[in-house]
Amino acid sequence: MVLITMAPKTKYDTISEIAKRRGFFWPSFEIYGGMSGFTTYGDLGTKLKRNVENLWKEHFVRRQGFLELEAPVINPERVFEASGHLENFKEYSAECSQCGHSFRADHLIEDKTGLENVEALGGEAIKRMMVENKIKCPRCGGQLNEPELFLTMFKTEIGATGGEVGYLRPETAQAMFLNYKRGYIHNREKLPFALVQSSKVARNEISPRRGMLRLREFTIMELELFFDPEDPACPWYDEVKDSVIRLYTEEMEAQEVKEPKVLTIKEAVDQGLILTEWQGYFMGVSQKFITALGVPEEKQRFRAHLPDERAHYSAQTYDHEAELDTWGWTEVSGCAYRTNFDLSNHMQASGQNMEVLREDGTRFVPHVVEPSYGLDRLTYLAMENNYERNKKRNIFHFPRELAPYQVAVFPLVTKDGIEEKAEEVRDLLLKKGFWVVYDTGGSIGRRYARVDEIGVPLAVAVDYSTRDDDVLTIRDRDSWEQVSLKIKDLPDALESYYKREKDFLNLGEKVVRT
RNA sequence: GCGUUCGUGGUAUAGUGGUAGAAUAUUAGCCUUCCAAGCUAAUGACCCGGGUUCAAAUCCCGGCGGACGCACCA
Repeated sequence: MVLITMAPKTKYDTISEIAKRRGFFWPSFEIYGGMSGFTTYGDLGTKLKRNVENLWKEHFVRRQGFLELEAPVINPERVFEASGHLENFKEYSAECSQCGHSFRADHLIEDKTGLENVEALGGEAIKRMMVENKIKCPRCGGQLNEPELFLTMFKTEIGATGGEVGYLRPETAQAMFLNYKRGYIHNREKLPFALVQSSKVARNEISPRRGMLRLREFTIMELELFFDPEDPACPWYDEVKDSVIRLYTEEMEAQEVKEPKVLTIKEAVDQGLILTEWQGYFMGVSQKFITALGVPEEKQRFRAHLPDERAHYSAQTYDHEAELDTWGWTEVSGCAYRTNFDLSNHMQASGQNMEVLREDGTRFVPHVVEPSYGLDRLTYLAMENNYERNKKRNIFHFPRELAPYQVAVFPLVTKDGIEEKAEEVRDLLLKKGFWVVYDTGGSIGRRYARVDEIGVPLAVAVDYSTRDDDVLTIRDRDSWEQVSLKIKDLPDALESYYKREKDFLNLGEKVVRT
């Protein structure tokens, strides 16, 4: 008997089917066979992603008065020499000639010899030590091929002929460090302040996987907060210090503790589990932000990086993780304490002074705390967490800030002057600046279903009483309730709804259909 | 990158060594006073390259892409 096992359909399969069909996102370069690690956003995805970005800026930029920045994707080699990326963004991989498994050459040498940080010795030393120590495949004992270098930054040339070597940036943070002095001046030479950038980066991943979760080109939202280590207080700390978080510390990670510590941010900072108040602040804001995307708190946690997992610049990093239906706990953000590593390196490499003068006359290089978000996976996270299959239809219950379109306008029927009236309503809303879907095709029920599937929160129906008395109805995506109001009151009603000054049932008179 | 597996209209699929069938969606018309109703018609597909064969979407090889496992994810 042959047992045929079909891979079960995952939530990711469902979401990506809708995404392709309705135009949220799909694989890039499809007509030429595709290329993994790249994704293309359609109309709905572009708008959704933009709204996620704006919501992030509401949480992390606007209220604090932090400064935005937009810098080049292509950077000259010197930047990454100074940042340590050229040294750290590569690895030597040795493949077994018998079983085909590949291993990190430097780790094999470390295991055999007990040496540490073999990677830093360079490629030639690694190749030599592989031979000298007669290192075999740890899996099958077979002969290992000579280690190959993988540089996971994209390399290019600046200038037409024999130009300078350039790299596509793998993070945006370096731009904040390069432009730190200008930011400092623009902030009227006061600390603390932050430089924020939301834009594209590229990493030449060896094998990108999992749809939107690991891309070769993606949008990153990063914030570099500069502060005086002797004056480490965060002025907004009180807003988050009592927030309860689920925490896995470095020690718990090392001991593989299963259950998280559940405690307030203040407790975690006071106990030294989180090194700085600023990290605590950003972790608290982070939890509010991810919750605002529609992810419940019990599906969020913070997990410390172990030293060997940590980036070369980091003294402490907490990942903010969210639980996905298909892939389990997934990093959505990293909050790293970068100390003065980057500014010091750039100061040394460029010869530019990055120091700040204290009132008492002492000088210091500011320390940095960096929360960093992958916007593409947040966009997917928002889709997965707001998706529902109900009454044989797909619904995205996007929070109103995220919805790609804000309101749909439907004529109940396309005769008796109803359609003309509906066009008037549509034009009014467009004039007032709303993102409007207008649809006349099929039954009204089908049109409700169509906009449910793209997460439009409100739908306006124009019927005979609209034609005769200017009274229309708004239907709520989530409850299917309806309220009625006059056309002239519609723009203000929608505006207060989208500012969260009013909830749906306060927009008009509740309609009861018998 | 290695291993397993898969690749048919926009989407999700059926199927056979003799170029494909239904669904859904879309478009047009009819109908229609609130949750994917109905009727009529139309549009639309075998991932790419090579091989075997009288004949390949089907078999074989390679590539590309996806999923899963290993490795990797600074």
